[in-house]
Amino acid sequence: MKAKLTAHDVARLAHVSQSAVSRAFTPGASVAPETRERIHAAARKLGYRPNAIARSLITRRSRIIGLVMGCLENQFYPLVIERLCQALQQDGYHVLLFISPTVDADDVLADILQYQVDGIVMASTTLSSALANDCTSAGIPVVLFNRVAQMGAMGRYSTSSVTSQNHDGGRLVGEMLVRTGHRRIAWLAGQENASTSLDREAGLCEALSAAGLDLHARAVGRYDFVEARRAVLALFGDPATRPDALFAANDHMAIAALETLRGELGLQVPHDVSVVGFDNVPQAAWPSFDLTTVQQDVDRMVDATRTLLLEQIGGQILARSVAVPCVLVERGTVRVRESQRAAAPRAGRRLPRPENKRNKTR
Amino acid sequence: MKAKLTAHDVARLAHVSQSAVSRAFTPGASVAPETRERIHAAARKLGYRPNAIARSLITRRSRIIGLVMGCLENQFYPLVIERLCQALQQDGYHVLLFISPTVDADDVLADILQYQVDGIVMASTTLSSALANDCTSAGIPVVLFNRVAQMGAMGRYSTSSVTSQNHDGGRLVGEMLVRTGHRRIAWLAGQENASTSLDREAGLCEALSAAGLDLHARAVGRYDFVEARRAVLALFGDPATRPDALFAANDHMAIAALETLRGELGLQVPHDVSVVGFDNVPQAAWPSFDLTTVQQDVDRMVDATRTLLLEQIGGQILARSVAVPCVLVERGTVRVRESQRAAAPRAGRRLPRPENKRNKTR
DNA sequence: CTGAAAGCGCTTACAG
DNA sequence: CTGAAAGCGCTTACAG
Repeated sequence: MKAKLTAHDVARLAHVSQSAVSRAFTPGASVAPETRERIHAAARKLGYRPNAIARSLITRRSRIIGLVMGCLENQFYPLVIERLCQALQQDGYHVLLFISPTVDADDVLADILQYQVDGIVMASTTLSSALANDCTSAGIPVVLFNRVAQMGAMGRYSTSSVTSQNHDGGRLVGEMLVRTGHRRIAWLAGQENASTSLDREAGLCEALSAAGLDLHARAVGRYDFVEARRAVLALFGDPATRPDALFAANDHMAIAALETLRGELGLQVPHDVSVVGFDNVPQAAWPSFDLTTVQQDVDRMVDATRTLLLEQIGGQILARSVAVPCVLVERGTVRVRESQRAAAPRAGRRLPRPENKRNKTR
Repeated sequence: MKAKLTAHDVARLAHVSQSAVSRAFTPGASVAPETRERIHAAARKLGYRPNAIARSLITRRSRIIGLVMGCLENQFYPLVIERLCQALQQDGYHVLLFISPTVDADDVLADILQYQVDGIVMASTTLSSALANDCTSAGIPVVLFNRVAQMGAMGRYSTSSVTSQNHDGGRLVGEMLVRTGHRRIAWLAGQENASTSLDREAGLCEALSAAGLDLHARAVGRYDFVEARRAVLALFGDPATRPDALFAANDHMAIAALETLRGELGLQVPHDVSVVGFDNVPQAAWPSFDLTTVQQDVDRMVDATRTLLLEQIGGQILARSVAVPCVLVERGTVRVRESQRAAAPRAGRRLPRPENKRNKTR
């Protein structure tokens, strides 16, 4: 349990000043190559490593990014953590991880701020406009990951965000479901106030409108497995009004839906009902699910986050929102409904004909 | 972008010295209650929060724990991160997360050490005995989570660890498989040198021996989904030697096995073959898998880790290994093989009779 | 290229 | 209970 080594110890051994030791460990500092080498040799011999805490104090850069996360049950987030950590590690940053039990992460944030983080990324959580302003005025960039700032009391306040083009993603799914002959399309929402859920739903509805359709049904699963199950049971309780397609706001809920439809309601997917998710988590590709979904490009999202963070660290904080394109991944949970096309139209239902295409009913 | 607030700013406003401000934010420090209140009021007014970095420098306690993780694809680890983070947050610690691309985390560790972490937990990764010694001599407790120290050149070196009672878990499964009439039991190993895999296998073999059985077959999946699939294809390639039960070293591989057996080999689980995993990840309970498995008690493991860490921070580093009990969770992937019991014994295979019970053949 | 010195924002004996 | 002062381990102008 030897006393902590400092630059002075190394200086003594290498017969230089403590300043020289510091320079030897500062890239780009002015030191003679041979001096640097001698110092490194001495450091190696002693097992010395510069104290990042002391360095942070004086440089006012901790090279730490605070990452605030909600629950990790949804497989999408472990993926995000992994990629984001690795990307930031490569830039010489490190990640201080906070798990926020609630969606509102204000209390947790106060904690982070004490650690003089250089930036904050919030995934699946939001912060109050008050705290967001505190960060901005403290010069700490905040980027919301997979979520867009909520409306505050003073309108949509300015926090950077990185998302997919959720509206497009929703529309893509809507168009595909219409094209494959679905007519009773249900939406399984995430959190009611989450921009991801809202935007995807809006995209879906736009596609339906374009085809002269309305949303057939709607339920809320709050991005939770158990809630999603409950919502599905409600949605499919009455055989008479049963949807022919279910679009869930994320894969986590889509998988819950698959389990419920097959395991509890005895329905066949996609024979009786098509199911689509959003995210493309690893499980979506498993044979048991083989889930048609929209892929969020995690790598590009992480990259955008990195860029946003780095360009604002030490610079001016300008809120920017980046929306990354997403693509439809067609797998086995959607079936072309030929029968629907051939079937006689029921009363009150109009088949989509070319002349109806732009006949928005809502 | 106002200049950083310091204790001096608060001191000025509250008409006290900077030392007093420091004391007002130090629990247990000697300050008059009304002084403390005045200082807090001033701090609140200015939006001041003590700088944790500066505090760390002088107290030599960062209240940061380094958490080193391998890949997060296995659902068990997100669970661990979540629980561990929350537990440590409650103790006033924070988690600096490192994702180690390789199983050997030496390079990553050097980084952590610069941040003066108060302790390190390594999950699904190990460190060299050299680095372990560095940590010990630097007074930084290290605990291996879900892994036990490997043999080093100098024998089993001393690093604390928290695991389940893996040997017992393996034995429990072995006994259950024997009891339910399985005779051709295959083992799907994780990483060959991982103590988890080794211990679980040893427990399994002990139970088999006690019943006069040998391991029927064995393959290595390296705790990886794709590798596990490959291993299962090899194990079940020849119908003549097909196992009647497969015990995978973790759920992640057990699920890969289920997918492969059903999706690619057209086998019915548990009709044709029983499958058992280890961990009890959330997916194991999903109807699609309904996997019989051994539950690792994450809460108790996290708690033991916390305790180990806290008792050694600032104290003497005494390597301790904690093994938490685990329980068998019986679900739907194991079937009682009545037919086997009634069947005529094949040449070379001896039925387990009472008189053979202790007849260990290996 | 190198060293002496100031200082980052705190905590903590030490006096009073 | 309170303040002045030293110091945690570094970085970085400033001279030389």
